[in-house]
Amino acid sequence: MIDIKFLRNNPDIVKQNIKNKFQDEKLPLVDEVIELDKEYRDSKTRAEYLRSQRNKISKQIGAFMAQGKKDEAEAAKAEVGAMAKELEELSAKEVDLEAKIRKIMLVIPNIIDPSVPIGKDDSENVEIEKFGEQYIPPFEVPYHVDIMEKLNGIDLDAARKTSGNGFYYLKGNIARLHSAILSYARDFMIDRGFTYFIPPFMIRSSVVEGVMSFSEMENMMYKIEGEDLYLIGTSEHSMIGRFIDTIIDEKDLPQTLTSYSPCFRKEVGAHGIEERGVYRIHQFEKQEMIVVCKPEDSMDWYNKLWQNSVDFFRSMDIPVRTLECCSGDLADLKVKSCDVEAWSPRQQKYFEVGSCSNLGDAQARRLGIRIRGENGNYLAHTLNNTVVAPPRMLIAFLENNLNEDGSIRIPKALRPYMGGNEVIR
RNA sequence: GGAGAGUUACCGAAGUGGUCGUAACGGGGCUGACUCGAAAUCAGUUUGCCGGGCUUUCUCGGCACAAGAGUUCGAAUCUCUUACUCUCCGCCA
Repeated sequence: MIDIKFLRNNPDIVKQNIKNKFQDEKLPLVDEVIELDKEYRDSKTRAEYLRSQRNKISKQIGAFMAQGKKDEAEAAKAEVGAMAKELEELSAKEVDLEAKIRKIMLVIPNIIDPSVPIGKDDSENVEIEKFGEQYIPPFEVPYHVDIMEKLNGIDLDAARKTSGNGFYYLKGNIARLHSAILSYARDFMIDRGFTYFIPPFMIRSSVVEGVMSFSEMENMMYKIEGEDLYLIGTSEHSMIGRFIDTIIDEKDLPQTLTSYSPCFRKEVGAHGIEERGVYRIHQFEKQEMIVVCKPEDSMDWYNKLWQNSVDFFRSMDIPVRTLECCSGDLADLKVKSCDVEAWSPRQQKYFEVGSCSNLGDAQARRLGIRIRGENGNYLAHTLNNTVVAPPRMLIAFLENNLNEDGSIRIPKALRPYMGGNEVIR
């Protein structure tokens, strides 16, 4: 959500930005919202004038009543009554226009960073940098479910029976590995100065509406029947939700938080859950990072955040690359974003394991997240990034650490969380 | 889940239809005085959002007393809905 004052003063920049994102159908909205904004401010000015008159006269009525001047009081009441109808109409108009303006402002995309490559969709995303050799073992790498089954580590049949497609039972060492990775990720981020959080796993509709668009909500969120609660799709929802309508002291910034949560997603829409395995599922767990900082610091934090993910994967010998989202693939709220992708020796390509985003002040404007500064209050910048999200991440882990006999090497960093074992078989 | 009490500024808290919203009173913070310095004391100051004018700190107005709706010329105050907090009871890892 961008500042309407900015849009008012720079309609051409906003339009060019829409073109850069290949959303030309939204171009007319810019002039439309300028028109509505003008109308809104005009009727607001008039309504506020009427209110100030009413307040003044009402005070006089009080004074008349106190002095027992009944006739004067009645005359003043009639005066207010005369403007009541116009004020009522203007108030309704104000509310209506405000809602219309907000609705449009919510779909006008955030101004992207000049460094963002221009492109139509995800096929035009740009590789930034590779980290680690693209490892190809001298034997065939089985499908990840087969690797897990051979280690007696997964039961998808039972999960389909109890819960349906898109769920899993992890067992034995694979389940332990799953927990070990999350525990390691937690400590990894704590060591880098982040504060560990376990947030609510359900949030109210008012928070859901704040943190995502209606279509995202329809496609992602599970609703609890008979309650005003939704299962979170990522801990970012509850972590950013806690800052709604708050003012943070400048001295308390930056807020660098790392949160654990299970994530629940309907995965309705383009992809759906067709694939066998644990790549796209209704339930997974994730260690996340959230940063709330001053505007001038957000690009530095953006670079630190994706670097954290890269370092984390490299510490487990998994080759990764960073892939920058092009303008057309960038969500409307984001200024800049990149995916961290892990190397799959089986498919001999990279696949997404995390996503790092700088939302600028757009999320903060939408949610009222402000900073108390020496010269007044201003909007914060917000960022988020994945540390790790198993079980999808296990695909990369197992494929890259597989031995020919089907056993799995445990990288040094993870051994303390795996009972000291160097290998699982 | 049942019964009762509550939600006002940075904190505590007064206000129960008008001259009571920067909002009594107490505390905290900040500024200044006293002091070699500190403490104590004294004085001043301390909400946020929106719109207009002026555009460097300026100024006028509107809105906000948990959130939303209603009654009224006028609502912190009366009515309804929702959320949360506390006390007691019940249930529970």
